[in-house]
Amino acid sequence: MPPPSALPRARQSRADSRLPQLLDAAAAQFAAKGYQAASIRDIVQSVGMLPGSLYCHFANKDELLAAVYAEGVRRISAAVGRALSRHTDPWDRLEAACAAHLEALLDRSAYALVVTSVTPDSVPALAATLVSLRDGYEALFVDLIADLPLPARTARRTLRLLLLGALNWTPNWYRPDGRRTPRRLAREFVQLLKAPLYQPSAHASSSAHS
Amino acid sequence: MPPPSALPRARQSRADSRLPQLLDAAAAQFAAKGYQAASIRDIVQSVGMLPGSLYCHFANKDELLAAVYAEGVRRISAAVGRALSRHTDPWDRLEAACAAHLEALLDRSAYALVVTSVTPDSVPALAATLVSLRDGYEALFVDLIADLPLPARTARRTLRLLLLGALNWTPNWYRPDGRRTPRRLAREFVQLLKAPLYQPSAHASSSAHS
Amino acid sequence: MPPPSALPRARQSRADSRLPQLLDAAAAQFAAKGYQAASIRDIVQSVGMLPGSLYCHFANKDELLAAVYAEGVRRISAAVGRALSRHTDPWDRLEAACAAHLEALLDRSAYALVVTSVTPDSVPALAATLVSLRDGYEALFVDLIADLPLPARTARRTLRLLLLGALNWTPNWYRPDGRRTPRRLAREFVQLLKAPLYQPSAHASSSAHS
Amino acid sequence: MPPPSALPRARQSRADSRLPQLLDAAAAQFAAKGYQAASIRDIVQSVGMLPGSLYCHFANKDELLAAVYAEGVRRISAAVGRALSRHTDPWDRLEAACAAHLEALLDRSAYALVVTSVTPDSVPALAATLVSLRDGYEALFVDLIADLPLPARTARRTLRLLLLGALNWTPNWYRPDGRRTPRRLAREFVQLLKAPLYQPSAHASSSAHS
DNA sequence: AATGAATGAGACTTCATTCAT
DNA sequence: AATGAATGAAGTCTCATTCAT
Repeated sequence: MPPPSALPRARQSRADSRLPQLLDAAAAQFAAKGYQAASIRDIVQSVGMLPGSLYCHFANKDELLAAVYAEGVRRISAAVGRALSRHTDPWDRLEAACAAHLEALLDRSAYALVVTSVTPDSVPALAATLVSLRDGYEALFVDLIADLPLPARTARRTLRLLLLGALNWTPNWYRPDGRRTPRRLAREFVQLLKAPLYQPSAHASSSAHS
Repeated sequence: MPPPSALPRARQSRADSRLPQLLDAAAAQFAAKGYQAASIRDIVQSVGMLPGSLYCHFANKDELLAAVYAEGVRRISAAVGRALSRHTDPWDRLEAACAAHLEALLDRSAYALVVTSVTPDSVPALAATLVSLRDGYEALFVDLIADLPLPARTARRTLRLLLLGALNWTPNWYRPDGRRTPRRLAREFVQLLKAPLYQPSAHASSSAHS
Repeated sequence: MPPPSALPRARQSRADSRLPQLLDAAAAQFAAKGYQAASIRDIVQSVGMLPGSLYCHFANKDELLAAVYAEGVRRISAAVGRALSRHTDPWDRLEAACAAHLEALLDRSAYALVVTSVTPDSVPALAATLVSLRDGYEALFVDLIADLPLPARTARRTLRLLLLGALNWTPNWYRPDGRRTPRRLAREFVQLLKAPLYQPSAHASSSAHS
Repeated sequence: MPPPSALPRARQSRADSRLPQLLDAAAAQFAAKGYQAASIRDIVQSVGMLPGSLYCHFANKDELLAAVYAEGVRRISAAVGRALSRHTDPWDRLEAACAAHLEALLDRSAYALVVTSVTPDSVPALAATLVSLRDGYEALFVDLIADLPLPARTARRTLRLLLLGALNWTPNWYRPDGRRTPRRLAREFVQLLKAPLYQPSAHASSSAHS
């Protein structure tokens, strides 16, 4: 049922700018080709605009990337935040965060992918901004790992870098596949860290291969 | 037999070919800016040549990348190979491989970095070639992990992807620092996988943080 | 009749029209950068408007220039007119005119500068208009020089072109400086010309500079 | 008689680049439209090149202007120098210099015109360079005027600025015309100044015009 | 092996201007 | 009177590449 009087018409007609589509298109192109190789022509064309029109919304290509990157961080943060709210056990929370992170990276729109695939160094003018955005997000994992009940002397920082590196690298090899979902991959990653791999007893090791 | 008095002209004219410098320069630029953003101008300029001269050595920019990439894989493979030859224990061998991998990535010239920082997808015409080069190298890790004495049912492929992902991601955050050497980082990574992180006993966990 | 209690809305809305500021800004930009290089963006921005809003006041950039130019001629004419009204001796009147001309050019707002710095040829569509505006003003000097008691056969037109050229060129080298005021400069220019031409008696002329 | 064997063929084919034509075309366009309004497209098109080809010869548009401006100064300096070498009397030398200056400005190619029509301020990045080039040329007039036998206390600097201003402004009004040649104009300008300043005897000066 | 002038395409960006609101 | 999104053309400049020398 439509609202009795379509009041926000005027406001909406201003609001329905193509800016969101523009961001989407930019995210897609940046993720697919990288920042440099994605041309403004290609980006705007996919939303039916002309190159010059981009500059109504962004001062230049760099700022467009900054906006996409920020949105990417926002989305992945939100997804991880939502996932965390459903768990209390520290290890479960870590696994849920990994799963949400991987889902954002592997399943969804291109925003999250931009965050991991665009190296800040490759855009000197933005490097500081992008690094700070990414650090803001990764602070979340600092907390998650701080909450883990780990053996004394565990190198928590290294653990975080190990885990995030593994997660962020997945787009380099992951191919969608019914069996190996992002969620299951996250479970496996965390499981490998949780469980002891080292087996002092020799025969156990040999039996593993047999 | 060459004339005794002859200056080593012929040999020298081979030796002082600027092709190696060209490759070095290309590696440096590709690693620093990415394939697209590194211009042929920049590359040749840093060895004192002119753009057209590049084409005496390579048919085009793609082939230049292919050569750098191949050399990168060759170097990192050789380094890892040398490191492996000094160990027999499976875990030691894995750690040595990781250390050599990280050293190549973080310490040395830019060749290895090109291998991890240039996404094959970003150069469609070369994608297959590059992927196959990288796979050839990573096969080494398949073997190393196959040799590990692991508990039954361990997801060895996932373990490999976890570890290589973590290693390959390091250039995104690593900053040279006397204390945290690549070698030590490799040790910590492997240690985190070897040892059990999960602690069934509740108090142990809480005491870790208290 | 407007309601007595009405705030002076109507009058104010006229008064606070930003048209005068717009003209000022345009004069400043045209004078500083030239007609072509001064962008509408820059002009409107300095009065807090948006580019589209300019077209509420002027049909296009050319008409904006025409308005500024006309105002420039009007101001300099008025200034010279005021100065003339204070003198009766022909040479004094010429010097006063030169002083007013130079003051408008060197001291004041940018309007007068637009008149001398924007070459009519650089705006073909307006060339005729601008030339005619400038000629209107320069006619004043035709009269001033016609009134001078000069030796027979003096090339009065050439004298005018010499003098106006020298005056109009001053912005190319003049730098504000306490000692060399526009007024003093006008005096010096006229003196250099007057000495020979002014002829109450022969020795006066030669002694004028000694 | 042609050389028996056209040896410098090879050398010439390198030397016959279109750089001179490029400079000529740039001078023409800059003089006709001003620096900003003259587009690179127009300039190169008039010598049958493509826009990108310009950058084989000049790093950017500014450097092209710098080259044209420098050549303009060189040409006008050379012309004035040649003219000076034919006279010894100070006033004759000044008049000859003015004639050569005006001829370069009004008759010939566009180079000289660029020097007077492109305001250094309009190209901030080049302002210092252009001003210094122009000052180098105008130093010539400093000397010429220093050599004039003038009444004591004559403001020689002002005299120079008056004269050069008048000369440089001529392109704003001069229209080629059989009777009023640049040479004759120079004579009239100098005459207007000379009469009073020139002083073999006091009555001669007053009688000169009668 | 190397040069340097030239190409042709395409890059990002700015411009004056329009128009529904 | 003013906005702001959009246009379409044009701007300068860079790119990988070619080729006669």
